[in-house]
Amino acid sequence: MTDPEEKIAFDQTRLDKVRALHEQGVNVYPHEFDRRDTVQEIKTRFAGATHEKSTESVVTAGRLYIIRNHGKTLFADLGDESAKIQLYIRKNDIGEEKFNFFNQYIERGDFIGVSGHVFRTKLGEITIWVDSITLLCKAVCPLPEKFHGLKDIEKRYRQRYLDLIVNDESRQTFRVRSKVLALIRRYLDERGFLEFETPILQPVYGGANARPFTSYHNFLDQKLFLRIAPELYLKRLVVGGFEKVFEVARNFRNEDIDTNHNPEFSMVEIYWAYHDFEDMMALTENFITSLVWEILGSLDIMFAGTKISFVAPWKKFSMADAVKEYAGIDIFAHSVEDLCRLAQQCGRQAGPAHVHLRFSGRELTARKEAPHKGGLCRALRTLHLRHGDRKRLLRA
RNA sequence: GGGUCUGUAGCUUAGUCGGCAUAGCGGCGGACUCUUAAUCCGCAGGUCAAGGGUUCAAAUCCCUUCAGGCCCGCCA
Repeated sequence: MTDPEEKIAFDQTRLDKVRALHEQGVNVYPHEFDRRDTVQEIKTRFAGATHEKSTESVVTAGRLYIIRNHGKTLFADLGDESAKIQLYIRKNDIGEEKFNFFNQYIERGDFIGVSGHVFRTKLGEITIWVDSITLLCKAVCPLPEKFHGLKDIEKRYRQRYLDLIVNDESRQTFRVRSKVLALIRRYLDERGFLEFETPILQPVYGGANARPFTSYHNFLDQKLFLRIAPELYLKRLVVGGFEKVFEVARNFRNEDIDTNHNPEFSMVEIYWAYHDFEDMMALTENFITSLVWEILGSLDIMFAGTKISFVAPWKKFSMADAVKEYAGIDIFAHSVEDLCRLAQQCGRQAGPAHVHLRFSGRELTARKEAPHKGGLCRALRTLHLRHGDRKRLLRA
């Protein structure tokens, strides 16, 4: 989310430098640069570099992450989307004028293009021995602090671009997310599912229980809601005769925000005619397993310090059985009042409404309907995990 | 919604049983031609979140407000 009050603090000394460069006729924001190599390509191609400068030259570009100035020579780390590489710049090589220009006007955060030859320093670092520099984009905001980096959680969420600049894990998470979306679409497409874009502005919202965001259409003189789920419209497509439909849907819910809940979030909903929950469970198992395998090349992943195995077949059980296994409570052996009391003994808030809502599972289970994951988690939260290990749910 | 913790220089922070506002990074000036958070010397930089109160004296104690983190509840 973007905070409308967010003010970006331009650094005055940087703005002064931009102005000074303008006055000197230097183009601070040129339109293009003929980059011949990405940083990763250079690092791969010159993995065997020695202390001797390469005969082949390279031309690359990126953002300056740090500069180590040694007087008549300096080192800098240049990074593009693919990787980071060290630059070695000497007054003797690029000339006094260019060298002074760099010292005076180019700083951390700026984008530059460089050409040069590759070698390995005494300390073993693959480095570009630079022979020319072009300023490509002057940064007017300072980069986050070089040693501590950007750790402030609020800032990381509010200013994701900063997080992405300096935290490679975040960049990796974003890459994975993009890949997941592509793979979801490919997986379902290969199985004959069609994706549709259903209305986001809805006159009547439904498909979930949540408070909506409200908007208004001037021409229709009508209140409209941002959808809280795509369900009802996807079902209409099934009514219309499409037998396998899905949507990667952005939904909007006007509710509490925390690290796991955003007012706008994406979900995948799938509808499949002539198939029951057993088929959907099988599809889901295969679907998730395939995604994990394609992205990680493994079915065992570490999440929040816990190893999670996606190896099929997954354990499948009813909500009632889950409560029995993890909380040690047989919900069929107790009255609603007993269940409330048991929940409270475990330090959980629970009234009859909770139990009725959450444990309509009594009837659900009796009819052997699917254990809904959300329902399962809610049930276990309400009745508490006696073993105190909610993470094990992730394996279940 | 309930509980709890936090807010000090551009950033990261010390100081929190009241007594001159700390340091590192960054910035600016200077030295340095193989460094890795380079190093060394110097300088500038503060409405201690905001407002009120107690006190000779408040970053520090009290009250109110604002912003945020974490835990619980709820939703995905």
